[in-house]
Amino acid sequence: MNFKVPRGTQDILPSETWKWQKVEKLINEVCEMYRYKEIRTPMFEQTELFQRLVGETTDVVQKEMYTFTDRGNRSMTLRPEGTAPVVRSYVEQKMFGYPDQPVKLFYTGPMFRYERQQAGRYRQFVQFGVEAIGSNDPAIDAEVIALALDVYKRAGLTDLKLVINSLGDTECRASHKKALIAHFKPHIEEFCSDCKSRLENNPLRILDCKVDAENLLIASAPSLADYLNDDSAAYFKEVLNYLDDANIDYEVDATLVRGLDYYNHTAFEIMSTSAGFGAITTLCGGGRYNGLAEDIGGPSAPGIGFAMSIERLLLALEAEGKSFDDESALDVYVVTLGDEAKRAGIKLLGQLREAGIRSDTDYLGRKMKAQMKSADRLNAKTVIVIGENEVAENVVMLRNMANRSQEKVATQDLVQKLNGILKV
RNA sequence: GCGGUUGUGGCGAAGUGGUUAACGCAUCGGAUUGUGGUUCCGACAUUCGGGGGUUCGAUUCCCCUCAGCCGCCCCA
Repeated sequence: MNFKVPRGTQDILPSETWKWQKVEKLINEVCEMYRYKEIRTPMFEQTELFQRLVGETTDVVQKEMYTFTDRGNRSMTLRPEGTAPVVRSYVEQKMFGYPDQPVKLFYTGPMFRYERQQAGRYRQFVQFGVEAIGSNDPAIDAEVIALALDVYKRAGLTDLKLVINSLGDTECRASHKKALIAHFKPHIEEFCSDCKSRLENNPLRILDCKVDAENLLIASAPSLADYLNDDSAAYFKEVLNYLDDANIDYEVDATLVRGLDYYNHTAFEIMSTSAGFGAITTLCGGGRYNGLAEDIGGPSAPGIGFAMSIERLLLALEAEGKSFDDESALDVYVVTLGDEAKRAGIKLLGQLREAGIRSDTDYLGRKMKAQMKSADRLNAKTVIVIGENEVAENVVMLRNMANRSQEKVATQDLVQKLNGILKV
């Protein structure tokens, strides 16, 4: 019986993990610069949390959740997204009482959605996201967007597009929804089955339907923009002004509708415009979710955030033909000849590591030539050769792999000598 | 959930109804004794995702199944 990784999951191997570490480091640095602090919430939550906050009619809840019953007969779900758990924690831990407001949080970790795999889509994937809760200032919308773009830019991406829209508040969404239903209802037979069921519970998403994208009724549908009340329109304008001030390019797209129910006002996506990226180009999605905390019994705290997939960030880098510098290298490879030398070599290896020198040796009992080959392949900067002669004289042969020169060094001087060479 | 496509050694990849399944890379060993990246020589799949069927005979034909990849819906 052969075991394989579960469908839609992947092993991230050493040849790739170093890139992940780079991204994670970058994320930590950028968040520190914007004063967002890391929060770590459980990987699963009560199923109801997602049903209530993400929304019963969303694809995520209807067909993508990994839900299971635990031994206490409770329904639990592997988190499909990060905002609901963070808001749950915000309310449960009473963060609204923290002296520093708004509360600015970020997270990085695996999310789970039961989907068929394809390019850039996984059942387990890693999201980095931020949430700023407790402020209704359009400037913080712009800050959150700037942070996301900052991460991409520092990672080296250039082929990016920011798409933004306003979904308005509850009032305008309700009147717009009414108008949409009135608009589509007489002709709903022309639409796909998904859209038929969307008509009553979430007509907004008909606008986003790819199947019916060519239908003229979509183009002529009442635009959300026309239903924004004065407050919402003014808020959106302010957000755009702040983006302008920050020299951030954007494209207002009145059809941009996020897939989760909790969004209102600002909604945005960052997409890759790089050719050959595959069908899925959204790198990052986010928006404002005023009222979400209130929905689960907290105070009425406004919030905004985004989530981006690390997998897609790395895919985008690849699509743009860019990559990080791999700085991993071995300082010393210890080559030994014979049993006595091996014992001395292992002992020396311990001393080198204690001194903070990255070092390794052969554990396959191979011949010298093969050991040298390993050293070469591992990109070792230097090689230390220990044979009978060296053991007898209490010295080692220190070889510089770059210029192929070598010299005898007394064992007790080795660390100091190496430190001198390796600093260069 | 639906559609397309693929499945041969560690990786890439050819191949045919018939006794020994190309080749390339990688790996390992060797080319006189303790020294790398080049070169040369040698080794390395009782086996062609799994199961069943047709056949004297199947990796090649048929059926089922599993898995990967890609696309649709939707998203990160």
